[in-house]
This record gives sequence, C-alpha cells and structure tokens, in this order.
Amino acid sequence: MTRTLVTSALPYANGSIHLGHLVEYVQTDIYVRFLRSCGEEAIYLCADDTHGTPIEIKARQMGISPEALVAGIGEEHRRDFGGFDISFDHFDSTNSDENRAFVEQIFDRLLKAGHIEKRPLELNYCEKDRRFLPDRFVLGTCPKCGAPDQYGDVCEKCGATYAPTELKEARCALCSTAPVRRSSDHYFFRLEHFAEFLNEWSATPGVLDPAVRNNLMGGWLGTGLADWCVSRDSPYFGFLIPGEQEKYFYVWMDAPIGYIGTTERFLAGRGGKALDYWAQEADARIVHVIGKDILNFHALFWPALLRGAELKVPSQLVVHGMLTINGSKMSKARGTFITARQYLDLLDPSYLRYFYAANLGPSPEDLDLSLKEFRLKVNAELVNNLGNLCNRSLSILATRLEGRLSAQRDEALLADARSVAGVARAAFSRLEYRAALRAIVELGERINKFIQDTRPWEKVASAPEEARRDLSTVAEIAWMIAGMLAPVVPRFSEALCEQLGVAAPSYKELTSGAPSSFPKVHTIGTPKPLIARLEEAIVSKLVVTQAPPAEVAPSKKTAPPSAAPASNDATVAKAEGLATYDDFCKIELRVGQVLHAERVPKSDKLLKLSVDLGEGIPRTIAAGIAEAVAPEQLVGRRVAVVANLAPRTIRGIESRGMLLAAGEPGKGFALLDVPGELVPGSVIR
RNA sequence: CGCGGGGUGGAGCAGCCUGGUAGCUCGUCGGGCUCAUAACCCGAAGGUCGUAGGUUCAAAUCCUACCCCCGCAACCA
Repeated sequence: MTRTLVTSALPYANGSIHLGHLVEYVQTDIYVRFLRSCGEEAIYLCADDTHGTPIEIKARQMGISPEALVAGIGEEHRRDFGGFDISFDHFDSTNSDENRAFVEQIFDRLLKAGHIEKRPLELNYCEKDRRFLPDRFVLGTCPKCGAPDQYGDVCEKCGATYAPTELKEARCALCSTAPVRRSSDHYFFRLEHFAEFLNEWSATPGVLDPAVRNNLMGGWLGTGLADWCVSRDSPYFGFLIPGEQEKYFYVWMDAPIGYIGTTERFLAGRGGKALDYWAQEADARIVHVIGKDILNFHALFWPALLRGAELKVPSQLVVHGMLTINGSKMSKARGTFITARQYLDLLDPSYLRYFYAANLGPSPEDLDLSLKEFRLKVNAELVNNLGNLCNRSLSILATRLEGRLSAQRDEALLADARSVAGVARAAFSRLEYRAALRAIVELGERINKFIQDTRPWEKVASAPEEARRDLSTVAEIAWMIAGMLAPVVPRFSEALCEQLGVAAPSYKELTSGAPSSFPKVHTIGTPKPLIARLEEAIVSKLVVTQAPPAEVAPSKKTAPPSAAPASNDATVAKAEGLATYDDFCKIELRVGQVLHAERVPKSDKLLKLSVDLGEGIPRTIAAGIAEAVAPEQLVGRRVAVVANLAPRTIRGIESRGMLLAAGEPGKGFALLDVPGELVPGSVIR
C-alpha cells in the first residue's frame, strides 16, 4: 500500500504559535487522523524553522545563543501544539546534523548538475552593525510614491516593488545609520531550468487546487522565473556552505529540506530512512499543507530543488487561505492577535477545531473567525445538535432503562447513518471538511427528529422494549458519530465512547459494509454532558485590547499625544502594533518598596499601597490585586513600579503609579519581585 | 493597468464548472415537546442573486464592461 507523508509548514522559531498558524495545523491534523482512520499508513511530520537573520538578531538582543533561543521556542511550540491535540508523529528542528547533511548533499547535486551559479551581488551593508541587511532590515522612502518608512522590497502604501538599493534615504532598521552598497559573491539557483517541469507538474491533476494553479500562473510561473539567491552572508544563523568561510545557506533553502531531515530523524529509531519516502522511485505520497503566503516557495523552488537533486517531488500541495478575526487580519492593536496559549487558557481546543473544520474547504479561501459566529455555530452544531443528542438519548437509557441495550435496531436509521459515513469519508478525502460536517450535523437533525417523533420518554412506561430498541439504535448511531467526528474533535469522541463503553469505530469499519462491531448485548456507562456551551463572557475574553502588566487601576490610558512630528519608525510601529524604542523609553520603571498595604473598603480588588520609590515621600498606589495577594504579604516587598504613569483617582484614592505583575488573579498570578539588594528608586531597564 | 479570491433574504455560506422550481445554518416571530446542556421538533415572515449591457425559448449560473470588499506580493501560517 502506498504510504503517505503529510507535513504542515514549519513554524518560524521566533515567536509564539497563534490562531492563524492553527488553521493549518488543525487542517493537517484532521486530514492525517482521517487517513489513519481509513486504515492508511500516514505519518505526520513537522519541525521548527530555526535559521535566518531575525533569529540571529533576536538571540543577540536577548544575550543568548541562537541554539538556546530556538530550543526554548521549540519547547513552547510543542506544548501549544499538544494543547490543540495536533498528532505529529514527530516534531523536530531544522537545526540538526541530519538536515545539514541533506542540505549539503542536495546543494552538491545541484551544483554538479549546473543548476547553481556563483556571481557577485550588490547589497546594502551597515558599517555600524557590520552586516549585510536583508530587505526587511532596510527602511526608507518609497522611490515611486515617496511614502516614508517603507521596507526595502515593497511599499505598503502604493504597492510598488523595487530593489532595496533603490530606496531613498535608506537606513538600517537596527541602528538607523545609512547603509552603504557592498558587493558580495552569492550562489544562485537557476529556477528557469525547471520552467517546463514546473508547468507540467503544477498542471498535474490532484497536485494543486485549480484556484492555486491560477494564482501561480498569474505570478512567476506565467511571467518568468528569476534566479533565486540561496546564500547569505555572515553573521547568520544557519548552515555554513561547504568550502566557504562567511557564507551560509539561506533559511528558505534548509527549511523545506527540513521535511527530509525530519523524516530521517523520525525513521532513525524505526529501522527506516528518509529515502524510503523521498527517493524518486519510492512508493509514497508526499502531501504538504501550506498557507498561500508561502506558495511560491513550495510550488516553485521546492519542487525544482527536489527535481534538480533527483528526489521525489510533492504529490499534492494543500493550500489554505489566511485567517482573519472579526473580518480583518489579526492585529495586536485590535487585540485580535490571539496566541495558542491565550486560547487554551480559556477554552477547550475542540471548539476551535470544530469551527475551523466547519469552514474549511479545499480552496485557498480566507477563513474568518468572527467570535460571534464562532460561538453561535459551535453551540448550534456541536453542542446543541450533536452533543445534546447523545446526552438526551443516553440519559433516558441510563436512568429509565437500566442502561441496557436491546438487540433490536431500527435498520433504516442505521443504514442512513452508514450512508452518511460514506458521504463524510468522500468529503474528507477531498478536503471538503465543511461538507463532511454538514452531512454529520444533518444526520444529527434527523436523529433528533426521530427521538421527537417516537417519544421514548413516554414509551418507557407504556412500551419499554420499544423505547429500548429506539434508543439502542440512537446509541449505535452516537457511536458511529463518535467515529465520524474523531478526526475533528478527538476529545469529544473519546468522551462519548467512554460513556458508551465501546471504542470508536474507524472510517474503514464504518464504510466497509461489514456488520457493525457495536455490541448487541451491552450496558452503557454513565452519561453526562459531552461539551459545555460556549459562553459569550468567556469568548469575549479572547480579544485582549491591550496587555496591561497587571489589573492595576489606571488601565484606561488616554491615547498618547502622538500627534505632530511622529518619529519615523513610530508610524511603522503603530501600523504593526509595535512599540518603538522611543515609546519604550517613555515608560519609567523603578524599584519600589512597599511600606504599607491595606484593603480599600467596599472594593473587591483594590489595595491601597504606600510605596517608597526613593523620592523621600512615599507614593500612594491603588492596585487591583486584592483577589490574588494579601496585604500582609506585600509589606516590605520590593516590586517593579511604573513611576511616570499619569495619576488617576480610583475610589477617591489618587494613584500615582502601577505595579508590574504577571498572569491574572485567580490563576497563576505573581507580582514581579526585585532582588533585595537593589535600593528603592533604582531604574529598571 | 502586480496576482488571486469574493459580492446570493438581518448575519455567515452553498448553488455557478455541466443554464431551466433560489437552498442551508444562525438570527427574528408564532406554535409544540419536557428526555436533554434554556436543549429538541413543527410552522411563518424575509432575497429584482453588486451594477449595466449581451447571448438564449430560458441566466445566480455563460460573455463583456464597471463598482465595491478581502488577502497575498520572494525573511509574516
């Protein structure tokens, strides 16, 4: 049987996983769970993408090694994916010896086959930082429309694209000095050698969704394939190019090869090797799930690279759209940049998995997570229709009929459910998740109606065996639904099967035509609600308009008077919800020592504190932390204080500062402590 | 003229490829049921299918032009 290797795109190791990433991982995970349920041999591999300039710089700024940085992020990513039940067979890192070996080998093959060429390239160089500047690290004025503060490759105002060397008044994004031009030899991959191959490959039925192919033809594939620079100058975090001292492989070269490196590492302990899947003649299907933003890498460079190195080219590219929240793209300023962790702190992953699945199809359409639609749809379909269906039927069985099943069934209903399983299977294999769930929900509606019409709650008195037969049929269908939904909401299915006391069926079994393995003689377990309704109060907490350091009173800051000659990067920063260094400098943080602390009468949250900031006269600060910290615990403690916050009167107390704390009262809350040797008034930076 | 996707009752979507009764979910209104997570069932109101032309016996569906929205653009999934 043909084996399938499925990947999700490798998340970049310089930030947290957020709900946008999760569209892809949930989509892929459902597909893999589905394939396994169909009895196919499928492995799901992924890894952190660990190389590149941004990571090198971030590590430097944090004062740690890039290896330490990516190790920490890797741990966080694993936890977050685990929290969403993403069932990787293996999650690795591109920064491995195995991956290095494949990168070098593939590069060597391309070089020998004449697909790589070395020639000089003129680039921006910052003499102060002593580094070449990637496009995104050069800011300046757009040469076309004159908009200030644009990146080195594209103007966000007028949409023009240009070379970073064309930018006017260019400056280094790190230190603001003007870059100079400097030449450096670089390696170029001759993508045009593969034009014919790429045209054929991308038109092969099943490889790309038609809309994706259109997109590709409208872009590079239609207009000409430029050479692709695959090397970068030191300093860089990545793999050194053999024979070079100061040149590294470009991160987009070693990242996709990371799919192969990860395969090698996964199979190492299992007596296999990556070429079992990646050799040109291997009996395997390679399926990559990606976002449309990285289409060119996966639909042009990557297959060309594999082709040039005589390895297996991808069998299918599943391309999804981008996530928007409440109708527009995620934004930190709007509070809609929701991380995986923020979500998991509030809600069960089943809700989001269900919602994504209910809106996903095979085409790269953008998916909107309107929080209202999210709540209403999930409640209506998953909780009310399906969850409650199981609960209402099992409840009567358990409380009025001793939980004992009848050996009789309503065969027509069972046949209906089996045909739905067939429809769902066909839909899932076409990646039409929404159609699959639609069919399952409609089945739920019919079964709800069946219960409504047959009135088992009355029949338990008048015709108990008839009621037992009807409800046994519903129980068996509930079991089938558990199997059908398992790829989407595994926790829901597990909870349901536990109540039934029977393991969930696979799609293989449900669609085989063989007799059901659901027992004829059986006593079910104890039913209870499978999944709670989504409450508006909780869902609305997903959007955090700002991240206040603590629940301290003066949180409604008046808008900063950013009016007049906003400094250059302030505009960029504001657009991206970032704080500039200048913004940061406006905040004055100092060490304070708590002298007195008392509860504020008639308030639940407020403490009135007297804090020594080394100014002679102690400050009065009102802090909304009474639910988390007792006044006695505070006296004498050294804390971090925002010293130049505008005063604000709360409950008659003029508060002149704010304490820094992490977490939220009620769960994992802590004030930031300052080591004892620091005197009150010390500046924190 | 950068590329792609989309505009269908109040909201979100299907239908378009392969023209022929405009469908689904939510919401609203009315009724029923009381087993269940205020859940489930029945019924009703509500749409000139973005605009303007064209092809056709017939157009949401095919063609042309225009308007509007969204996303992407080679170091943001």
